[in-house]
Amino acid sequence: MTAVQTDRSLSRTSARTQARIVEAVVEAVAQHGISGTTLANVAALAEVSQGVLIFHFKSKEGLFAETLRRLIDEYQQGWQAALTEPDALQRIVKLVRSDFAAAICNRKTLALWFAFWGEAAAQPLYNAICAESEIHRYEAMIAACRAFCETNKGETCDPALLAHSIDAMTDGLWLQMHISAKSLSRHDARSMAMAHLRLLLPKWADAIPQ
Amino acid sequence: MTAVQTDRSLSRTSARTQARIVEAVVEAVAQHGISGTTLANVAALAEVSQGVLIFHFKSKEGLFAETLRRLIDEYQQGWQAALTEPDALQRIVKLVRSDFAAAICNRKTLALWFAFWGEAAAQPLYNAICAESEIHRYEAMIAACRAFCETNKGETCDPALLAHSIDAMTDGLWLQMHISAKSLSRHDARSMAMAHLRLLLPKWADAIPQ
DNA sequence: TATTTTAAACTGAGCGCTCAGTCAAAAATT
DNA sequence: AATTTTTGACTGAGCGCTCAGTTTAAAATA
Repeated sequence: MTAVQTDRSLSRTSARTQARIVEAVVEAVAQHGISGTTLANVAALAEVSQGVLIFHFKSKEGLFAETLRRLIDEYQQGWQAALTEPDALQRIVKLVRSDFAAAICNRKTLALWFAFWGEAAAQPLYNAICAESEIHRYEAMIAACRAFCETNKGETCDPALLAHSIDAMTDGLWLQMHISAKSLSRHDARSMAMAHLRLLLPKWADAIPQ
Repeated sequence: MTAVQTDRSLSRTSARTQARIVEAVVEAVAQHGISGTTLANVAALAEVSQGVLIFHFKSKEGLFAETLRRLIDEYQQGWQAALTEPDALQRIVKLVRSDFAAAICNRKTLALWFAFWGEAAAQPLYNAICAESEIHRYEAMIAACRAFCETNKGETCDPALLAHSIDAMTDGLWLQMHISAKSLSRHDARSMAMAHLRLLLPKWADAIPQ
């Protein structure tokens, strides 16, 4: 039996099959929603038998949890790349822009995020996984904001308020991209996020890209 | 057979039962999520038999659709009260504040919104119902913004951008209230929405309440 | 007003079906 | 040869929904 967790002894074929299955879950959720996603349609999309899903992930819940973990991992890899930026303001800019990267900010991925958020209120497991990732991301943002505020002592600058406002705007743009009839493109959304940053930090507006 | 639609000839007992059933759906979704909500647990919460659910709403999907329609109706009644305000800026303020009213902005109701949004990507019916309500609301907001921009011709003022930015911030605050570990209260969220408005309209900051 | 008639509202057992998960055997990999 | 991986038929639980029948309430009649 192969463990679901990051297991170093995972063979190459097994890893590939698991990746294919998780990809099938993403597709299934995009097509049918979480409540319409069954082992049968995931197996069909992955072109494997139902048995193999349970063999690799133990249960349907385990399969969903692993899918959520990989979704979060991919998201984290995106924003953590921004942390190498030495300048605090540019680090904030990069953190925000990472939320609108093509790999993160597309129809299928957003559908997955909102599917899990929709269930998270009732499913403590999903809630816990989401909450942990959210904390990490928020701490990175507030650290950047704190560093930024320190670089201009003259100004009144509340890092927590700044971070909250930035994150709220990003989340709101995600929601609009997800549900909006007037389909908001990720480029437009990113522009609005940047415009919001310029409003928050008018003195540094010139240093914030379009 | 009693029709589901707003039927003037709906008897008092029937109306009361239907309301009780819809209330049970809200509770069931909050407790188990959409995918965990069954006719059996809704019937148990409403203290009626399963048969009566189908009698009144035809199908499980019909029951969910009616619940969504009532959710939207209640939301609309909230924000449409703001339209009586003659002053454009104060109308914008009231529209925003209506999103943070206790009846709209509470754990159970937010959970319901996000449950439907999570499924909407895959369920054309929910998507259509949500989209229609969203259009109405957006048009009210952009009309208010347009009226506001006209009252101060000297300034550069883009009503569409203004409306989008305001709605995005509200949506983002809703999302944070729903998923956030650091539970954001609706009063704090409302304060942030007002702060965002003051940023957008610095010249009129004094006219925007805390 | 008291009684009968009719329709609406509701019940709960149960049907057909799909679901998540099992298992013995086969195939592929090491 | 031993182990891992995959198959696919299978199971029992639980699902949405039906329906024959009962109760309640409203309308019609006397």
